[in-house]
Amino acid sequence: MTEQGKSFRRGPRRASTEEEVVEAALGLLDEGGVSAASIRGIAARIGVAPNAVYTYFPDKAAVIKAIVEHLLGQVDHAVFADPDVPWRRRIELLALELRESLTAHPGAVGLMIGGPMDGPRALALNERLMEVLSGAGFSPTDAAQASYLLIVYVFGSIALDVAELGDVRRAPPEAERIAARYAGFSSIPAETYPLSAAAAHVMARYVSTDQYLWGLRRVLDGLGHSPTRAVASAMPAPVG
Amino acid sequence: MTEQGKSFRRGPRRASTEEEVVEAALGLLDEGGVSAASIRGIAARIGVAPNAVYTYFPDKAAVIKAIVEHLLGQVDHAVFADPDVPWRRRIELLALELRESLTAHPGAVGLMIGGPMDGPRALALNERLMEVLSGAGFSPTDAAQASYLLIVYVFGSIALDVAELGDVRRAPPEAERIAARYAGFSSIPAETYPLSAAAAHVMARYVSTDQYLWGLRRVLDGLGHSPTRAVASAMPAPVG
DNA sequence: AATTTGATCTGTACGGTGTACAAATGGTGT
DNA sequence: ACACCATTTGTACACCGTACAGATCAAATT
Repeated sequence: MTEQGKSFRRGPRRASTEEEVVEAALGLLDEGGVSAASIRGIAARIGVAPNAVYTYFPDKAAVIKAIVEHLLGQVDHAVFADPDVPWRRRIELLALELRESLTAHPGAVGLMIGGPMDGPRALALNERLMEVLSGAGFSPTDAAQASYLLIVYVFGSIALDVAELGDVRRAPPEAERIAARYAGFSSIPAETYPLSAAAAHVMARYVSTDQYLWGLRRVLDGLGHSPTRAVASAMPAPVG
Repeated sequence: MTEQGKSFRRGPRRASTEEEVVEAALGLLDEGGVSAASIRGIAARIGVAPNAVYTYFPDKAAVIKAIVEHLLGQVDHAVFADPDVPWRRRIELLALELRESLTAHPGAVGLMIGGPMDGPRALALNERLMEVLSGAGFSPTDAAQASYLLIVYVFGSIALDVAELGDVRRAPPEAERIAARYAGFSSIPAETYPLSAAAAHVMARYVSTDQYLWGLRRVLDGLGHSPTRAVASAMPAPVG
């Protein structure tokens, strides 16, 4: 439109925007995997010369950080902050939404855990988690430790999940993946791995939403919710 | 050295071995980070032409898989299988050893979770975990699910830990890292992130061994150890 | 209005990557 | 002695991230 906002810049109008770069990268990531999300590919998609991308970001690492922030930014904190929902359920909802948002772009997950998640969106996530935990009676110290435990579980689960995909652009339906895993596990030699061979039908479901929620609930069980318990475990035992 | 064993191969003697390739890659990984562990770098280190590496591995992905297997292979299962040690402590010892083995090669951790961990060594790890859990009274189904939860926690923790390092070749001492993190967290705006700002001293210790063990113990708490409990949670609730 | 300034974009280029292909090399079985 | 073939090397291709110099063009200054 004719709006131009406040542009105090000099020189010719920009041919693109930071956001357009990020979205182009995300599109390439989805269509062609990590190898397709190159600076040159991004530039071609937004219609500029490869090195023009360096007008918007200093290097590729900065583009990746922006992608990560972009994805973390589209996590809906509203459903998560509703105080009418029990706190455990709120954490489950956040965990499910994170999993959905991130596994929608499998190629981006590797980038996410490839560098530090210290952007404002990651911090906001930590803050939201601590809000819920504080409201549930956790001490500030325990809320922080529990928050990190939850983050480790959620991102660890998602990372192992998409890692198992290899370089696939899009995750196949869950039932299909589980069936493929089960077929693969049928070749486990029962002599050397008897327990694993017997549990193949469970291991095939490691990548399922059910396993994800099961593990999350065990973590929440371990965290407890009584302030007494939280205080009692505030001081971790020294490593021996 | 004059031994030649049974060599039914034809052609000139191999200039190197698969193991030598893996160790060269690991050395480069430690000295120069992931970018240094290139096919050309490996070839130069073992003294052959770059494409000679393809005699030992079909492509770079296969080299990476071999590195991962090599690292998982040097985890000592003996201390972990000692039945005189309580099962929870045995799992703690395995978790600590895994953390030590893997963070000793920070560059390799990214490779590890970059692809599926379906090699025999990973399977052996799962089998050992299930042995311990079965001995603790877990049902086969619960032992498998619990095993995966523990794997997610351990590898998720380690992944987030080394991710925070960036491209550093070697992890600095723990106290140093925590101090650096604390200094970084001092810039958190208390108006927008009050809880995080107040908990900076705890968040700085996210990367500590204490936090690692604290989280592991909460996970173990959540898993419980009574067969009754295990059976009760064998069927995960449907996702809604 | 003319000119200066500086941000933006492009063309070119460098050193790096993984790896495909053909030719040379050198033990092994016949 | 010969043929076979696994192994190694030289060369080459397409791609990568990105540094550098010059052209372009709108805003700020005069």
